[in-house]
Amino acid sequence: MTSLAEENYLKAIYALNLGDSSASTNAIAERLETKASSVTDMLKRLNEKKLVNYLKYRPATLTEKGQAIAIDVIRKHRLWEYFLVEKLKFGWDEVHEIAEQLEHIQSPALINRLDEFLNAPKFDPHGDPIPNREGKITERHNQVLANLSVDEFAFIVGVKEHSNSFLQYLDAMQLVLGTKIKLINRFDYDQSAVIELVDSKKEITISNEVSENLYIKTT
Amino acid sequence: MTSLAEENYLKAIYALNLGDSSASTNAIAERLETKASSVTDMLKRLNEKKLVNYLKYRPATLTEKGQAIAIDVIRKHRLWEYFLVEKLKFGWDEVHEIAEQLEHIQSPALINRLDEFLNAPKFDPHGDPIPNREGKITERHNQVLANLSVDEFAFIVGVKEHSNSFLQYLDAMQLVLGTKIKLINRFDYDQSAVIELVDSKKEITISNEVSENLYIKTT
DNA sequence: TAAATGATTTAGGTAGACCTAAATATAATG
DNA sequence: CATTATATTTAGGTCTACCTAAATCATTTA
Ligand SMILES: [Mn+2]
Ligand SMILES: [Mn+2]
Ligand SMILES: [Mn+2]
Ligand SMILES: [Mn+2]
Repeated sequence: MTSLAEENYLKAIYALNLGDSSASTNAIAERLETKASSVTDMLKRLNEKKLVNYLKYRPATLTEKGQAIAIDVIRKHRLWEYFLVEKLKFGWDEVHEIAEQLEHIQSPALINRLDEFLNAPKFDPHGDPIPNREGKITERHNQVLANLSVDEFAFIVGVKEHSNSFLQYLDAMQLVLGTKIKLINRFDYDQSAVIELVDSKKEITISNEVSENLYIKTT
Repeated sequence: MTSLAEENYLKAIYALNLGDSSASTNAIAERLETKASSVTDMLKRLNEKKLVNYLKYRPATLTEKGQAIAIDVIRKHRLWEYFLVEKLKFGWDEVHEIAEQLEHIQSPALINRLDEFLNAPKFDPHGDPIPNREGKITERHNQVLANLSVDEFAFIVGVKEHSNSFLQYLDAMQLVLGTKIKLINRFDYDQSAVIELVDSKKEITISNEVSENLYIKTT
């Protein structure tokens, strides 16, 4: 019913709107690494299929149907990522590309059984919430480590950046999901921060960029 | 590198040649439920890519490269089927369509890890051999139940027919893989046979068509 | 071996999903 | 408000993978 390409467009529009950006032709093109003219093409077709609301020169939005499909694809993506990490022992930096393919497999039965097999996980390996069977997502608007005050404790619960290099950096620093940390100090100069890994009692220094890209939950 | 459509053509040619039929344009078209003219089109392109050997008006054969891809796709298909049945608890009559999609996911790492996760199974849920990492298949040329003699014992090890209706019939009759049977009698009239399910000591009567489509291994 | 039949290819299209270059609309700026 | 600059669309292609109808080849069959 909906092609792989169409699903990727719906996902892109969904993601842009979530991030409070408007799904302009150019923004979509950049996300999908394609050209603006191709996007215009596709928006017309998706509008025809009543999956997006599109008027010339205006940013696109998803219809109910379009959004339901986008969320379903995201559900599949995140469930597969969870499977790859938990069952097949992939690293969290290795699963996104594979999930980009698996998310387009069409079989509701497959996804429901996979969900059961995995015990209906709530979060994917990057801390992103997995939509449930009915398409409900509880989008956490977590704080970011940059907002934590000195001497406060927190758990690392997710990443804002998803690049492999960031994930690999976090692995190297032992800043994995679930880690309990305490903010020891933050330097005025460049906002770099000294944090303690509570369990291992190790202290490490991280840049502001890192602090901005780690989601935390205060204790 | 190779598209979903290309992979399906390679698989079709491989299967035809295995079954000692020649991969003629029409035979391929029938298997793939497409038109002969479309097949000609594709054969030209696959020939260009050196995946098949093709000369006008002649049946196609696979090159080494083409065969390697075909076998890899079959490996993926059968591993996924095994996963679906063993881990996700699908019935053997429910997995083929889903595996038709999953077999095209491109990621050698994924398949190797899946294989490990499943403990490198040798046979899929229908008794078909799973090619190993190096692309080696030990094609069993099993006997079929129709060749069993009266009073002989055997195990059911595979199905020749893969249709859902046949698989569902076998489920209903409790003729699942691994079942030990004894041939009690075969009627001259229509070759229908009376067999005993050794473990449950039940006797059932099956048609010649069924006998021709069940692979067995004599004890 | 000529005609008929069936298999295969060619010719000419379509739809999806891209692309570049050119035209046009919108937004920003002096 | 007129002029740039930027965003977006249109025009015109390409490539893949299909299709129908017509032409051609190959194999039977008379
Ligand atoms: Mn991902
Ligand atoms: Mn993720
Ligand atoms: Mn199958
Ligand atoms: Mn099978």
